[in-house]
Amino acid sequence: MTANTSSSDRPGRERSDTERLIRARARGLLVEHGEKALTLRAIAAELGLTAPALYRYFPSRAALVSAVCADVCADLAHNLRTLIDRVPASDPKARAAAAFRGFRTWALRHRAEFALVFGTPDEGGAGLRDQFGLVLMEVTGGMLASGRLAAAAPVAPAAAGPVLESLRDLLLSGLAEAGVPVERHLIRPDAIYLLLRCWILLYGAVALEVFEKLAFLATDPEPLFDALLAEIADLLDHDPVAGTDGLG
Amino acid sequence: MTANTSSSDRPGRERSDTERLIRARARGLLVEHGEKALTLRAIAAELGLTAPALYRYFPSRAALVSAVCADVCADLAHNLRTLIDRVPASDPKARAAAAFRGFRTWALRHRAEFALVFGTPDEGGAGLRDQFGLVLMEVTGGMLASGRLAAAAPVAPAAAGPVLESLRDLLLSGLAEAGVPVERHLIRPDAIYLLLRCWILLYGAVALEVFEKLAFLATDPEPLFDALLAEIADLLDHDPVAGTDGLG
DNA sequence: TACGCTCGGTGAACGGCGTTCACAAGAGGC
DNA sequence: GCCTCTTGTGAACGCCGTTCACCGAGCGTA
Repeated sequence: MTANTSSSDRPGRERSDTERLIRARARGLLVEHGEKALTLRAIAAELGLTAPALYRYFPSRAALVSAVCADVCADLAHNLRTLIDRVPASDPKARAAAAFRGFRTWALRHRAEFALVFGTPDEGGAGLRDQFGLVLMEVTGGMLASGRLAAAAPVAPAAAGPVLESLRDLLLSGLAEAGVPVERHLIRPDAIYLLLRCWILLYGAVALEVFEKLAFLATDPEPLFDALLAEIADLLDHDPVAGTDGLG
Repeated sequence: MTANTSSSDRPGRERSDTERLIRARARGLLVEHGEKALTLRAIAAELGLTAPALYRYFPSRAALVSAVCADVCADLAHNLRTLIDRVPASDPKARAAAAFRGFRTWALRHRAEFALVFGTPDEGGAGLRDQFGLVLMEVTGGMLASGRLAAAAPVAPAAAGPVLESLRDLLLSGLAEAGVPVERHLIRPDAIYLLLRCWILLYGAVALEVFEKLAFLATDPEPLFDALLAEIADLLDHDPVAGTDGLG
């Protein structure tokens, strides 16, 4: 076929490069001037192009935004992973705390990106490997695998069994993809539930803060966040429970 | 001074009526066709008007949307309050459970409204009495006052003191406004922390579900929510602690 | 009664948005 | 040298929020 990349042998070079460039410039615009500045004309101008040219790479603005979301998400996951790796694997509790605190810090420093990724239903049709799932899997999965996080769920969640099984399968396949195969039984549903619950609490606190829904408190919510973190750390402090009550 | 309402004696009649009508129709549009259908022209057409007429009532679209948010919020609070009042005041644990479950049900049935109110920073400048604060105060405050919720915080949050003090003052003044004066010492910081924490967890779970960020689980997240609720109920089940460790 | 003021509403217009479309270069393959 | 496919363009469409000049109706007052 034509210039480069495209069909058969060479798996896409210059084309995917400009596509990446588009996403990068779009993200820069998002960071610098907020979501409303994320217009096709502005993005195109950033690259010396005109708006219709972008349609050669993305079928719609929503798809482009969705791709940017994926980039942001990957970046966040990478960010958290390096934060975790900076803490010795022998201290999984400290690792979890680093991840959780890092999540808040990142969110407060990247409000526009956070709002775009975590504050709206995705319209671009990225589908399964979506945002929270990605971050959760990459970070939590790595944590579970490397640290073998000792965790006792405060409540044995018998009813939530299928959800946890599903999440375990996702984590296992994700870890396998990343070249870190883990024995199935090493990831206990209790631990999965505990971490998922921690992430939900964390997300709630951070989202409320970023969306300024805690402004009515009229005080710095950081101490509140610290208290939550301390509580989580306390939960993660327990020794692993031997029994596998109800979930295999 | 023209037709009706306006300045001195009669405190606004027909004018505020049409303003209310605008908000109501706007909300209907939001519910039926989503946020992107919330355009000035569409809202005006709904009332047999043209777009510029709306500027006689709201200085901008953002202000109108903000007003709609306030309406939604008030409606949610009222909704939850009736749910609570349906449960006997002698069982505050069941009341809390009803409120929490009702919040999720409402959010899933009013996704567009939820996303608008809880998924974006408010741009209309409503300011202090904003969304989460309103709902939290109206429902939690009423619960604390009527049920005298017995609660033991799992961690005594010494560091979060000022936040809780601030929230307590807000609750007290809110209750006083509502004609339910409560003795200050009846609302213990422990209980406030516990309830705030429950709301944060709840918000996290519901927001993630509404924003479809749990879709990667590929299973119904309701059991997970139930597990969280059971855990919360367990926390609320403890008897009140006598000590007032570190917080007034 | 007639003036004048203000309020609530209009139509036209502006710039900007996402999106579509016909069309023009340019790069290989034959 | 063509033929084709890719990548980009400019013009246009319809819709958006917003502004502006204008206009009739209703009222207080002279």
